[in-house]
Amino acid sequence: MDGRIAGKTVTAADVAKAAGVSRSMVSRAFRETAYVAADQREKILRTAKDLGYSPNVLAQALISGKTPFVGVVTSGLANPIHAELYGALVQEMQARSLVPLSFQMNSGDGEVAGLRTAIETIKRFEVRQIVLTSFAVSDRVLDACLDTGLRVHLLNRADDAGRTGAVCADVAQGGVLAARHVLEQGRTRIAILDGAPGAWTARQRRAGYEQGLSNAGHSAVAVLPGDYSERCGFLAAEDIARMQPRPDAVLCANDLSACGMITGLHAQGMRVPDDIAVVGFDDIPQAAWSSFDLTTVSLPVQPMVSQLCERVEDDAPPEIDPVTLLPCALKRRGSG
Amino acid sequence: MDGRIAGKTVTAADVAKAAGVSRSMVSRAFRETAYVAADQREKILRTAKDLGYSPNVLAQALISGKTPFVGVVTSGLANPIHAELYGALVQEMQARSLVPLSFQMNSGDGEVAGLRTAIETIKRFEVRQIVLTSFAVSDRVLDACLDTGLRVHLLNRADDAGRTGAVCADVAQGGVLAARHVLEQGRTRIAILDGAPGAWTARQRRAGYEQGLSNAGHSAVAVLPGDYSERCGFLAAEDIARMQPRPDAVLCANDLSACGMITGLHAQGMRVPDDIAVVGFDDIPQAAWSSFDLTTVSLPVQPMVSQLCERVEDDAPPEIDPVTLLPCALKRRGSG
DNA sequence: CTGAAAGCGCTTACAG
DNA sequence: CTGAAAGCGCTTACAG
Repeated sequence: MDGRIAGKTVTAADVAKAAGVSRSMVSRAFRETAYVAADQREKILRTAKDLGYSPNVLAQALISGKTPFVGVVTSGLANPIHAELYGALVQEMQARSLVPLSFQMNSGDGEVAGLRTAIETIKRFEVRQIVLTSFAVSDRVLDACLDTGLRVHLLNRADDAGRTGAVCADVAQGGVLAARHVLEQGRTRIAILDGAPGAWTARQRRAGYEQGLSNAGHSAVAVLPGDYSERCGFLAAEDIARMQPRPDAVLCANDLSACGMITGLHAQGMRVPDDIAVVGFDDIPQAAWSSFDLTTVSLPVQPMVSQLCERVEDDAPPEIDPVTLLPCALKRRGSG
Repeated sequence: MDGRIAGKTVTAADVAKAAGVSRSMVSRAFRETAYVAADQREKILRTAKDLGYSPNVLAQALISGKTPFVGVVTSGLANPIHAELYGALVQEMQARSLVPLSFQMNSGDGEVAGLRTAIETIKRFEVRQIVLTSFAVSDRVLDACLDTGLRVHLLNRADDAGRTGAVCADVAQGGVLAARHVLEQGRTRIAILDGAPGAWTARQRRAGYEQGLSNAGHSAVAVLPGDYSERCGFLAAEDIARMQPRPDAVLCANDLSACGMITGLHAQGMRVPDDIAVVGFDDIPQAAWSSFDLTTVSLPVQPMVSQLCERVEDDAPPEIDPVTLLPCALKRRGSG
């Protein structure tokens, strides 16, 4: 029952002997499609179970040339949305018998060195596909992954140069939703707090906000620079408070900065949502905290990860993977 | 340079041919300890590099019986401290050429089923060690891991029955620090907000708080039930506000519940820290947010993960792994 | 110090 | 439908 016979791992040969068949038969019994007499298969599978046998994946991969491994490189798990996406991805892979080889690429000093060893490792494991998630994985990392010649998938971001496939939340569409929402509340002086410079998601979100505004003949009274951090939101609130006339709504690039914005606005003596509406993006757990009660745009996390795994599992992938955009939804809470 | 020759992977045989030596020599050149003439090794390594060769880990593992794989099972990455610990662990392993096989065990419906497939997978990869992290991984999961007969390490929690080794933050000591801190501020009516029922960390933290109080001849005016969530802290604040006389300090089981506590206290019209001090535990990123500015106890994350990896790498492990406790530190901020 | 040979555990044409 | 045989890419005694 425990996969061992006298201290050593039980192999297909052990099962074969016990079941009175050849090793080939054991191998076939485990492949659904292989021709094996039904009763034989049953007997083999049963004795395999009794002996606690399961095929050695390493040997399997070596001989068949197929690996279950998928490289997953992420960064900044400290950002709740990254953690959520990553966790959902790992869980989905697990359910599909895909095996994630995880790499944390926290940008900064060690990034390049870490990247080298990561790619080295990936190569040595015969990995054939890599998924990059989180906007914080730098373009340098993307370039390096593309250079490997492996199939690279992007999750929740796309490549501006269109060099590789991606499955993303349609954040531009989500931005339109948010903008329309504050407009419907009768807000008229709407500011935007931008996300991390250079990030695809940041550009798209901002574009969505602006589109939503212009659809109704409006435009932003200001676009404040930001970087997706709580801190930048807190600081930007001072700018908001100084503006004349004051904005009556702020569309923030993400929830983290929206949380900071709310705190900062309170510090400036402004009331949310009475004086000003605040909308975030991502729907992280903190958005639901009573201190923020943040209206936000949620990402289709589950659809994204299953769509991505779908691609990874596809045996006949297209020459070049497309960029798929999945719809976001508005999550109304108390902040606006 | 790209690890492929005419579309296929380059093997040791290719390098051997190119360098004019036998395959054995190529293999030896990559093992530091093996006898190889210095100039030979250099030549081999150089041509390997030119050809983009690196040993196939799968084959290596198969023949040598050593796997670089370490099972890592975690749960609830939505809890920032879990995400941090997990990220640090993965990063540390990466640096040490250990390969984490990650499993997300979100408790609930699928836990048992997920557990089965996880263990099945682990077995099939010839994994020999498992590290369990996060208090939220249930005892049922621990039992199942122990049943495999593999070496199981606990990170940031211990087993009450002492069945397996662990490396943890000394949260009891951290609790003492926190209690002493509020006492030094002259606080006298100190309440405790408890953590998740049954969790080792929760028990230890509470014990530390109580110890710290009793060291100075004090004791808690109340121990409120909690579950480590932001919500429970928010709710507990109502109880605090109703108490007569009101407590002037609350020692919370973790930062999440401390954040909720602060929000709840404000909602009750109490001022922090003027009316009441609030102390958390974990030092998650949110603790530093200006809305909370939470005084807390930080975990020795880096020492913990490197100590753990040390154990994993140890070729001559003790019969039974010890429980190592690493010291926590008080992080003073504005909440008390 | 170096090469030929055996073997890790498995899959997959190849003949029956 | 089934077995014998070759081979995936590597390491490691075993003889030189």
